[in-house]
Amino acid sequence: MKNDLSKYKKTAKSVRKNQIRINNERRILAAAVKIFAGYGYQGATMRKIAEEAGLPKANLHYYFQTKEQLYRQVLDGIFKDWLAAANTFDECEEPVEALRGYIETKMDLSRKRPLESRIWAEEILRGAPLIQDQLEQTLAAWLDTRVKRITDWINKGTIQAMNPRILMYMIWAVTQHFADFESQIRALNQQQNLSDEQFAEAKKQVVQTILKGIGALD
Amino acid sequence: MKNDLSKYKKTAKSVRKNQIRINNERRILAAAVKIFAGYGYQGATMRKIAEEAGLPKANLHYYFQTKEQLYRQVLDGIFKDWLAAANTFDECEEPVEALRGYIETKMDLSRKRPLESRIWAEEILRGAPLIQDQLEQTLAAWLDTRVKRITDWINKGTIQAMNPRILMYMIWAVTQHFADFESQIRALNQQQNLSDEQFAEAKKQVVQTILKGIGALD
DNA sequence: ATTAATCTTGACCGTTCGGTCAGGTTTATT
DNA sequence: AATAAACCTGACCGAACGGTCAAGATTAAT
Repeated sequence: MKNDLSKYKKTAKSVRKNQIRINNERRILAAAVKIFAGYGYQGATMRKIAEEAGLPKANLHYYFQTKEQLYRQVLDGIFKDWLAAANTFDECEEPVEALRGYIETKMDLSRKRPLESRIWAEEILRGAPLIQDQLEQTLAAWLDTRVKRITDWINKGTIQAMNPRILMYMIWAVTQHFADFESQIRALNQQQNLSDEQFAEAKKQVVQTILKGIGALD
Repeated sequence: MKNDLSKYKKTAKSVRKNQIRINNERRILAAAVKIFAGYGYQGATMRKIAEEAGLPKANLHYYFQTKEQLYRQVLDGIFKDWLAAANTFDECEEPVEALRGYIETKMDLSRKRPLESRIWAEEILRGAPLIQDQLEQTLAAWLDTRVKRITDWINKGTIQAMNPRILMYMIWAVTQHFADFESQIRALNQQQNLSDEQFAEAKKQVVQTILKGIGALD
């Protein structure tokens, strides 16, 4: 019952009290993202995460009972970003606008939060043992919605006939590659991470290639 | 000195003797591929690999001194396949032919040997701690050669202007995605792996989108 | 037939892992 | 001021890890 949060709802003061908990949980989660991304789930240790967070190991177990529970919370946060990236896609009427916005958003996410992308990738790589349900339900439903929109465009003749799912897989693959395979790209770029200019060029070329590839441009 | 192979060169009979060694090393390497792909480097244990190979754990250490050494040999095998996949690329004169051949070969590799692709992906994900040198030297040189060929096509006007490196990154990303993210694709495909027909469709669409996307078709 | 090299393996070792817990400290409530 | 709730942490635990080793079994060389 140590971590039962219901007790905090009793008084107004308890809201402020919560700050200790909220603050520490944030520190631990931030450290966990770094360590899980750098070492993988198995390679990450509670000791390393504790060091990164600047807290004793036992303190981590006070806020997160187990390593797996901590990892699950990290994954949950990533999953929300994943889904939220589709906002532009949903808000735009035309395929060029919608797809360009989505691809660019996903590219920006890979640039700004590569660690989260790598954690996601590793989880999928291992067979998605902890998030299979979310994939089969939430993500599958999410994808269905977007597939229907693309199908509409195809039926209207705005873009050429194709399998919308495969298009989405291609977009995910390419955009996340710049985060997940960053170390490979760096090794092939004179041991330098892509500069802002190089990344902007990549973003542009990715958008151009995919949009043109599905007959939405030219 | 246990694993010094030089002694086998003395006689003709020793060649046959080698069969025990060759056979066992193959069994262990095959088991290692399965376990490393399924659990990652850290998650894989010598005990699991031994079970998969049907040998006592101590026997593994007789043929491969350490877990890391076994892992390195697995990676070496994958790296060779990686490079060999470019044969069609090199043998074809025209960009459509060359790129289609390369993309299809990489897609087939993802289909037939997804485990190897996942091991590679995890190694890159972790920052390529063991193969950084190979990436910076062998793979960088390999890429330079292909970049030059693509640049020639661009200069001749056969395909539109672009950054050839980013094109290669896109090809790698998309083709390997079908192996690395297999569990995600399965979850989005009614919990079924892509059928041969579905995969053939994906292969076709990937080729079509990329070739058209760079202005090599239509 | 004898010897030497190679192969095999159960038992064992030190280390590190995730996780626990008792008891102290700080913060909030009355 | 007193009490209770929440927070903190060094020390500890059993399990599992990679790796070792001595001693026996098998195979090859003479």
